Amino acid sequence: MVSIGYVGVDSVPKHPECAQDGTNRCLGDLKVTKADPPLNPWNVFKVTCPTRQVLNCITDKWAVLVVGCLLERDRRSGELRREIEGISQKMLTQTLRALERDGLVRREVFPSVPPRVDYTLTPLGRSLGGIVDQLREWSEQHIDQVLQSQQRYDKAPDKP
Amino acid sequence: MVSIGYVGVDSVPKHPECAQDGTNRCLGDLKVTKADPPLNPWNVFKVTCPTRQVLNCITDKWAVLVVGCLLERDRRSGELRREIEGISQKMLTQTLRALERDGLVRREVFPSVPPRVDYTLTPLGRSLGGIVDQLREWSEQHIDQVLQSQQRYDKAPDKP
DNA sequence: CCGGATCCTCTGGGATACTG
DNA sequence: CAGTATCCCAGAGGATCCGG
Repeated sequence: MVSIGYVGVDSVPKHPECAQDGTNRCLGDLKVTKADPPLNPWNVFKVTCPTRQVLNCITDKWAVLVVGCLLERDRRSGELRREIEGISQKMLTQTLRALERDGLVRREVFPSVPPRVDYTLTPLGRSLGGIVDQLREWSEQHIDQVLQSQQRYDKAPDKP
Repeated sequence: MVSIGYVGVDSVPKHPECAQDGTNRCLGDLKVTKADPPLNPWNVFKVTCPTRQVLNCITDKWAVLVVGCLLERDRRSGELRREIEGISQKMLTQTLRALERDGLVRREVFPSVPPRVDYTLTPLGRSLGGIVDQLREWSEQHIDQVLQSQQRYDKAPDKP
């Protein structure tokens, strides 16, 4: 368990499933959050905000790549592995499971021999895909600036 | 060094700075990538695509939160730490440095006593902020579906 | 108040071998 | 071919102390 816990928060953590992996320590009851008067939109900053969990799901390199890949068209497991360079078998499966759990990806098994498994974006996943796609565009458009900035930074002698 | 290396790629890796931390193993010469005939927009999947590096920068929970926070207004270091619940001193500094290196955040020091440091989004950072903001919106709108899906998934007895 | 330096823990993630 | 189970290590990240 991580140390930040529910420190100081009015202790009503009630999404048992959420906390199952170390990354997302959850989070308080959703209803509470929703009933609360509209705070700062970025109550995301509070550990208690369930939205942070969604961050955990898209804040994952592999997940983004997988979603992006499925955005083009449905794929079978092996295709994904070959398409996404550098992903390991383990991480692929793991990522797909998580996405499936979150309802972003649907998994379809064909009991053929050899076995075959297809992955599809759900409508929910597709909607997120829109953002992923913008991310890709942004990257392509601004990669130059970023790289330049990095070079400048690394050259500078007086960085903090 | 990670094992995926430049396997099979026409070996022209030339961004020394990139590889400095383990996370982004880089990546091939940018010019090459750009000169290449327009491939699949998601050549991001190739390890050789510099765009992946940008992914590394936004694919970081803390970075997203920091950018989101600065999106509201400039902040001083301490404010950020207090605002973003759960971030440690170390991670905050580290994240800010990375964002600064990438040219997304500007750091301004006031030689007062006690010292004071302000952080501001650069125009570049602000443009990325647009996407970050959409991410937040998406999260708020779809968190219910995601949570429901998770509960369903966890209840189901026959998951893979 | 800002943040660098250390130490130490724990886990993310690769490599490998095995089942159906 | 798809997926699980094991082993194992580098490095992400927290806690702490210190110095400007």
